[in-house]
Amino acid sequence: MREYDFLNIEKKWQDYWEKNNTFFCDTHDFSRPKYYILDMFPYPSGQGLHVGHPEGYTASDIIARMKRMQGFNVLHPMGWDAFGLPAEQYALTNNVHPEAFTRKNIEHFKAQIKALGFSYDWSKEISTIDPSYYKWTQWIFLELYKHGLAYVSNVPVNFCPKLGTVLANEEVIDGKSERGGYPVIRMPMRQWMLKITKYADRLLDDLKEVDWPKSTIDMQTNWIGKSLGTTVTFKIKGSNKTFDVFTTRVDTLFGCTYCTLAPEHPLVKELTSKEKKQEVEAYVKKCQSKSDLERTDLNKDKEGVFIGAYAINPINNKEVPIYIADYVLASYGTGAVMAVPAHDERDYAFAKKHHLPMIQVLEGDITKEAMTGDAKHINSDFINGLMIDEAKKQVTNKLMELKQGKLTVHYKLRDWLFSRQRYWGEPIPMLIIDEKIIPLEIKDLPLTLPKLDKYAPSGTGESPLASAKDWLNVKLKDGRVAKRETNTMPQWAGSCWYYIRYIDPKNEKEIGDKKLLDHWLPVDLYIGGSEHAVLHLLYARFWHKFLHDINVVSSNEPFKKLFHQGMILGENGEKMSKSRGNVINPDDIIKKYGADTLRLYEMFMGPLEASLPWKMSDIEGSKRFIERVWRVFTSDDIKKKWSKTNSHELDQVYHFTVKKVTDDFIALQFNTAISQMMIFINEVYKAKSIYEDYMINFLKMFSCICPFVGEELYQLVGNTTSIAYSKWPTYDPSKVSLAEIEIALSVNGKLKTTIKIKKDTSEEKMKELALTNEIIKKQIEGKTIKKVITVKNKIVNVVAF
RNA sequence: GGGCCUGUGGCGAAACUGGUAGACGCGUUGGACUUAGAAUCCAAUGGGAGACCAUGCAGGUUCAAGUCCUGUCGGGCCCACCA
Repeated sequence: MREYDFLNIEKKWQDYWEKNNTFFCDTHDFSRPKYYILDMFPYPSGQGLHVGHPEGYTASDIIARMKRMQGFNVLHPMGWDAFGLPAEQYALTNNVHPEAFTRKNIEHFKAQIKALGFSYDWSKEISTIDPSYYKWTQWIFLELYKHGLAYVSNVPVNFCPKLGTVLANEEVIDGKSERGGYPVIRMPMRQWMLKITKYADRLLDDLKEVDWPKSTIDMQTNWIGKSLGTTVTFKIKGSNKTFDVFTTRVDTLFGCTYCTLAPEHPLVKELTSKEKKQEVEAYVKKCQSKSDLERTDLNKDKEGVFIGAYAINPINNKEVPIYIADYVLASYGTGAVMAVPAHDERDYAFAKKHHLPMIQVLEGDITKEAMTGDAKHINSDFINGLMIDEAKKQVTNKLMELKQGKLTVHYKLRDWLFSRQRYWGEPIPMLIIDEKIIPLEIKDLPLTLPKLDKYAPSGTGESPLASAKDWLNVKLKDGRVAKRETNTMPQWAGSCWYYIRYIDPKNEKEIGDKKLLDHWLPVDLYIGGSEHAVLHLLYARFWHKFLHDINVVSSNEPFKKLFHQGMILGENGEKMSKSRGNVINPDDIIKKYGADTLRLYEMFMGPLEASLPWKMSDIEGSKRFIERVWRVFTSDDIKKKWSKTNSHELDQVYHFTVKKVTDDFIALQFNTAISQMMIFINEVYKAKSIYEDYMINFLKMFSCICPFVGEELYQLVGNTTSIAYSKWPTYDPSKVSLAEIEIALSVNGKLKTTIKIKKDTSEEKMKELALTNEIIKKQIEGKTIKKVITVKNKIVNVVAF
């Protein structure tokens, strides 16, 4: 008997796969059905792989291997999301080039990933920092510009002084930067924006056609934040100016007692009266200096000032005072609201603080808080007595007649702030002369990053690229000198379309051969963490839809099915982190137990989507199972029992195992698939005779999870080719269950005993067997039988009192 | 405050459209093999002496509830002055 020498076995097969290019995918081969299975490519950090990476990667690898055995042409690629802040910050502190650091990390990641036995086709490898790759990222940007979807704007942005760059709304969490958790302030700056809002409706509607986790669909829906309402136009007393407000509760218009504008509202300056000027300016200034954190934190206290002007409520021509307050957001709706304190919590709080009048227009109690529910309207002229829905319609109709209102749709989604004042990103391929923008032409791409002496952001909001004088100034044909755009693209740019490039990674003429892209897209299964539920997954969908519109791709959505693996927690049940000292390094595990054990363990821990704690004693159990399988193939005692003919002893458990494993793999329920494989092996140990074909078919399924052992044992039984392209086993449905089954007999719903009967025994017969059963007879003695319920192959329940 | 998810042995967890709760694994205990141990193999393992009691808690629907409904208490994630 041979020892299970995993270190040598794993090295041997890693070399074999590499040498034989075993997992090469010929994307031009359309003769077999395609299957495109994708992992979220990693950011190659300095720490290397952590144990979370192999979880999702093993899951996708199992599916890739199964699909290959089932005859699919499987595209299973890997690459590197290599631009990003951490490399740049490391480069700053250690005074090296971020590229050198990143390349080194990529090599490390690649070696680690190969050691784990994933069946990636490395000929498709891409890296977002390669000029041959980002040439096309820049090309997409030029196309966006050409189609009016990329524009420059001087907008109030989220500026993070510590990082020295602006951040997208999506990257700001509780007024702090998503990366690093540094404070963010708002300030106006010249920035590139992408018009994602133009795609808001499609991004929302098409969520219906994808097979994604509900939570992710909910999050995106929420992020896009579509709301239907009415825009109401208020005239201003003593002026020919008007302003619009957006409301979802136009039915409460008769209860409007004042209006509130955001401090940044464009009319504020103009409308403010002389007497109020000083007070208003002071307030506006105060709001500007507040960070996002302070602004959202202040929700207990509703500050604001009267600007000395009055608006006219269009529904009843009443004059109402105009206030400014920063609880009204300039960025949402029209930046102005009609205040109905009796029926809106925020207006209620503001009115109480500033002693403003309230008019109740719906029945209910408003003495302690605003009444926001549905009720009959009062004090509301022609809508008195109506409920909300009908009242809304009537008021909107009336406003439309007056030409002072219309139905409107609003979104929370805002345009995507696309520039960063950093070095380590894709240069934006634009020239600027006299404030005019000149896009580069495709022949000038890729526009590569210049080498710099210093990568540090200036801190003033200017990109480090501004110091690359040779690179910066470009002489035009007419002799004038233009300057290059010095902002770079955000980290998300490269990851927005990488799944497209894998299909045709070396194409120098175009982003990808249309025929190939049409064949391979959309991605059939995409596995990655839920932390990308809005950011990456929303941006990628936006670009995909744009690429669809310019006829680069034909599919509507990039990722047909999406799955989020859970997080692997430390042994103490907390998130793994250096500071908590509970980090598990996969290299150590591979050294001690082998990659197969690590793969098996991570799949057996529990449901793939769950966050589960690591447990060292459990990993021993996984190794034990591999050794149990190993022994069936190598132990002299057990090999004696092997037979070339089928004694049918293992028929039922074998066929059921094939069915269960096949079904569970497709459903990504690897923990229960593994349980079933364990049951099979337990039966094999008990069996007197072991049918060889069953063991080899078992091995094929097992090899998806533990490919190194799989290959080794497959070779050991005499095969000379890789198990990766063997044929997936099938099962006989008539053999998946036993001929004799156990059913439950219960009285009044309580289990009393079980009996063995033939499978598919008629319900009448079951009833008869139950009523003649001694235990049941005793239980119902002296009682009247009310009812007998039978469920075939399951249960008989006697109802008796 | 809103949305989504979640609560089952000592532990990780199973349980299909309501139909024998706790599969499988870890741990623990016992046995076999060994000079002895490790490893391995076999067996037992929710609680209770028992009828019975058990899926966070309290109700409800049903012949039957971990599963469906209502309420309630924990835990997690996301959004959050969104008009």
